[in-house]
Amino acid sequence: MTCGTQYTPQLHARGFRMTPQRMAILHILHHEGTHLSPIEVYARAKEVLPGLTETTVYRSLEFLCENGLVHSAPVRGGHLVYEIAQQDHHHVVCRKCGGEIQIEHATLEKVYAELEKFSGFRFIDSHMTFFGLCPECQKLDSLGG
Amino acid sequence: MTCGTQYTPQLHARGFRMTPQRMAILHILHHEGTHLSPIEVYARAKEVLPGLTETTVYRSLEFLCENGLVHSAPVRGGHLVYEIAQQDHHHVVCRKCGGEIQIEHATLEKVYAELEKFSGFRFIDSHMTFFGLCPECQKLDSLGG
DNA sequence: GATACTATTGCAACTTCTTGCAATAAGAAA
DNA sequence: TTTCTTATTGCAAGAAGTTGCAATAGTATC
Repeated sequence: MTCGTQYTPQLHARGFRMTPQRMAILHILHHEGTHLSPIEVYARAKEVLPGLTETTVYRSLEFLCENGLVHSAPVRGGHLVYEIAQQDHHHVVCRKCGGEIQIEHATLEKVYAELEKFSGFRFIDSHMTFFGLCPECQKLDSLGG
Repeated sequence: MTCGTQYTPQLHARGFRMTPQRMAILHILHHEGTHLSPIEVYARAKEVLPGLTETTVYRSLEFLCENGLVHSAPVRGGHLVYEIAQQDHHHVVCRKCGGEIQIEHATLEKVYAELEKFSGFRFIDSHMTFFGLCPECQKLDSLGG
């Protein structure tokens, strides 16, 4: 339960504190590899820190997100899931079966450049979730109707 | 309160029904121009249909969305807002001030083509919300820190 | 190591969103 | 216009997510 420690300097550098709650959440996301819902994070973190509340989990996830240690992504239905911050990437999720693949940001770099040029906005999120129909479900669609 | 009527054929064509509840919701979104949260839709629709429940609003919005009469978009925090379906477009929202602009889908068509080619997915949503920093807030950032 | 400052947590109450099921009503057919 | 089918709604209970505030506990300083 020490892998959260590596994130401490990033928080201290901004004047924030590392706490057992944040450590536990980071630890869980770090080892999970994929994204988890706040409820899932809560369930797992509570095993380590029985006193932990949902409030704290929600607030911590948002906090860690704002500080770049964690990424959030919307899933179908408009809820957020969280994963440990990694190299920029995007998700493409199947509207039908929920299957999911990752797309490296480099693939869409040009698009983003264009978007920034066109809009005047900058630092546009390089961690998006797109919804579509996966190859498998396309087949089923053309068969079944 | 008849502007919802124009949407009736689209539902009938798919074997669904037009109801006062759906009519009211479509009417509200049609005249609003921008997107509304489910709660906002509920508040306004309830004035017209006092018996209306939140359940129905949530379900209707999702239903209208699935049938293409309405578009949903995630806002910061991962909640969904809804607007009447228009020509495909995207939103770019400022992470800081909440300011928002629209981008025509045509602008990003190439990106999408690439995304489909790369992923094998198709019919990828042509109504996305990107988050970034608007020109105004970029200025403030470089001044204030 | 003790003290002080204040970021952070937990509590409690609340709002928003979801689900199953019985009752209702839209629209097709007679 | 009446009857019938079943899509749709409202109810009720519950899950998920939010907010304000007092108590707690990191950490910088002495």
